[in-house]
Amino acid sequence: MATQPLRLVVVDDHEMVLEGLKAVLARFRGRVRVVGEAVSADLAEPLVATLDPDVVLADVRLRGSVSGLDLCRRLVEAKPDRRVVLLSAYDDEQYLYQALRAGAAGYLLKWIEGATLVGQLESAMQGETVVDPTMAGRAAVSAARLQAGEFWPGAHLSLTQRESEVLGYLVSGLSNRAIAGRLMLGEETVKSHVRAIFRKLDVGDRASAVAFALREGIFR
Amino acid sequence: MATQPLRLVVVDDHEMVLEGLKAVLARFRGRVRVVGEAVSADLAEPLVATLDPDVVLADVRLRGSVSGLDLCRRLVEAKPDRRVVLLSAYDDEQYLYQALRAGAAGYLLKWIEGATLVGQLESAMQGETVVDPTMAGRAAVSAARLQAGEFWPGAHLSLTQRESEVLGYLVSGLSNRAIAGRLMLGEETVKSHVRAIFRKLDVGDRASAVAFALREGIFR
DNA sequence: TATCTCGTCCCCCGCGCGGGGGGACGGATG
DNA sequence: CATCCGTCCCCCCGCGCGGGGGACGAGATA
Repeated sequence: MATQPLRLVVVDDHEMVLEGLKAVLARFRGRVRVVGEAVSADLAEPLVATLDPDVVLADVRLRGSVSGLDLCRRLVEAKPDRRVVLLSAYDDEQYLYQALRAGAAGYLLKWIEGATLVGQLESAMQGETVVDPTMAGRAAVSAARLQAGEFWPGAHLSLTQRESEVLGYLVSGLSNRAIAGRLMLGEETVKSHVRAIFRKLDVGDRASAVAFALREGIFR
Repeated sequence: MATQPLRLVVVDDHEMVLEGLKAVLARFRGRVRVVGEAVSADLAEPLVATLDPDVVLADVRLRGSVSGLDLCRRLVEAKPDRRVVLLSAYDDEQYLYQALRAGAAGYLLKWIEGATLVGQLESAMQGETVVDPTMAGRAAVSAARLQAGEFWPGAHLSLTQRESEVLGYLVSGLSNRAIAGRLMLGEETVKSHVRAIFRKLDVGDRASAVAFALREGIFR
């Protein structure tokens, strides 16, 4: 049963990856057609609005102020049934969940094979939520633990704006007092924020918080 | 003056990037020819040995035990005039210097444009050491500071085996006492190592050390 | 031989950090 | 209305961390 090829818009700030995607997808011409491409979130938004593709495939890390995650949020907000599949270099569970909470229709890894990618995109178009095969197993285990009522740190990732800001300074290696100086706050206030961050990230010290932030790709 | 096209071997574990490179380079068919490709360092080594290309273009981060940096070291060790250009996603100075110390003929960033890439590869073949244009400025500043005799942390990156091990545990967020337990050492010994790490990395606390390690890609 | 680095371990000291408590205010949400 | 949450500030306290010093043996290098 030959249907129309899936209309796809790809978003990536790396020419390399963009070309790579197109080269890989060209091998599946009958099933996928790249109808548009963008190198930044700002360019992607109007493009998606006018082209209205079946699926948007975007890198989670776009240079510039707007990340792929933000782009996903905006696109879904503009059109709730918009299918956005995020492409990432990190096989990290927390990142995956951030993507899904942002309304993504899927989270795939960059070293996915062409045939698998096409299949996942088709599934995403049909309303399925796709997760990279190499991560599906771990995600299932986590879900099982969740249903069993176990504590799950990732669920508490809702850092407030202020807390994210403070976390940024933690990553920079600043002391509480130094952060207070930069933010024009009392040192005790900063300590409150830091404690809140530790609780939400389920860590016990700054070093672990920094490790978490950098691994999740929240900063840098 | 039309010369023979540059014979290139590309090494990257991401199908995406590999295809992207080939697609981009295909636009410069007369100047560059991809004569071989490999998806891992292990496969790349014999390939380079048999094909003996003008230039090897390899990702610094290859999955598996052997990184692109290691691959570079081995290739240069096997043939000292081997031209290996490393491709990285990180515009970090320290990483650049690691690459050059590993004997790389160049360090380019993945978001480089096709035309620039080809030019740089040609320069690398002719014996030049090429650095991504966006990093060249910063590198020059550092070099100037070096000549002025200023202290420079990057030069002291030679962590001993034990220190690297301890740094790994710092990234994991362990306390000095906990590290001592895992390594079967006294706490004071661990503190000595930690102090040495701080000196060499030019940081003042664990959080900054973790940030440094993760940003350099030393761990994870 | 002497010298050096590395790894191990010890002393002292000050202070920043992390954890516990509490409370005030404004805005959103019910 | 009452309730929650984010923001901000304060108290106390213990201990781990960071910085200084030095000692000793093993092994490599000159």
